[in-house]
Amino acid sequence: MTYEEAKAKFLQTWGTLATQWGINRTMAQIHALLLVAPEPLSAEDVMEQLQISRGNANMNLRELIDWGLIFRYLKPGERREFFVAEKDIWKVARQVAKERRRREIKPVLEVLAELQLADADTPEAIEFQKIIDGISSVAGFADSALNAVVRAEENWLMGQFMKVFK
Amino acid sequence: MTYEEAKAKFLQTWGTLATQWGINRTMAQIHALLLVAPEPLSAEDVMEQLQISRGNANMNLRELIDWGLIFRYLKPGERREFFVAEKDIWKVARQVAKERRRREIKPVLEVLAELQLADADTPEAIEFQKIIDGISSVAGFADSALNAVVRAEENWLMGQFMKVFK
DNA sequence: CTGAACTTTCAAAATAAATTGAAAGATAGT
DNA sequence: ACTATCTTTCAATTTATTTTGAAAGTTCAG
Repeated sequence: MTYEEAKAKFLQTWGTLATQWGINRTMAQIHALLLVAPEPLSAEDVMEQLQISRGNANMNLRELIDWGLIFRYLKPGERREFFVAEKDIWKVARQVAKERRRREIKPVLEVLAELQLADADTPEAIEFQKIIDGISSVAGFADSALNAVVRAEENWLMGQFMKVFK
Repeated sequence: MTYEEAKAKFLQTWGTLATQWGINRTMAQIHALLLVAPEPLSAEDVMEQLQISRGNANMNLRELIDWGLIFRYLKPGERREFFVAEKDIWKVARQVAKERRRREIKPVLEVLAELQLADADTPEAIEFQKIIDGISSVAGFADSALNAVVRAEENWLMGQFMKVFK
């Protein structure tokens, strides 16, 4: 496989996978493109290489910045802005863990806490409470685990996991 | 909050959350419904309670069975089939980990292995290889972690995590 | 201040995903 | 074998998401 073929396959595969995870295909492809780009790319570059419109490129670049996965980069003497991706994949993983925790786990925990206030006075209500309690403990666990990933140094994390999960 | 209100909110919230995770809203709602149902439900019950069509109910019930999250249940003397959800939420979590590993991580690892065969003879190709290597190590880590969850007993898992990730 | 270069917005269009419901397919009792 | 009951399929429809592109907005050099 040549480099060109491999790159094309990577962009394609990453985009497809993303959709399974509830992530927009184009956003994933832009991220992949910037990940493997040796130089910062302009919006124009991204539009051209992925054959997408200006609006689409702009929207998804902004979204990636929101996620903390790419950064604006100003070339001296250039008017337009360029973009670079965080290349340290462990940092990327930690950033994703951090954002998913903030955006997804936190709201779940809040709703679960509300639901635990319901009166448990009938058999159905008691059954319901048991399920909510169970979900709460799993969600709390997920929150701790993600938080650990967020806080971890790469080597520490790998080391701990290898110890426990060999 | 009454039990009815809490249940309605749970079904609604679960369905909404699911879409963020690339899971179909109705599938999540059916799962939630069966989770909190004290008795096995028929397809008819599900259609009625969630106000969905027969085809939709059938399709998503089958999908949930594929995921190993619910089971067919035959009432003695009854012609039609009923459905029950696995109520042990830690088992559910392990089952989800198992399926996501099989369906999502495995294929990623395969593609990455292919991409690592590409020649790294130009500066771009070398950059590309570094990124692919990084992704491979993170993916391998994710695979190990999920596998650990799959194999773990609830108490063991909690214990280990509390030790490491307090 | 003006205009060129670039970025952002957003309503409309295109695409993708989920849902319906009627028809076809099973299955079991008689 | 017939029929009533229940399940599955799938083409058509509906709904949700993504993408486009032209217009508006911004910024900066001159």
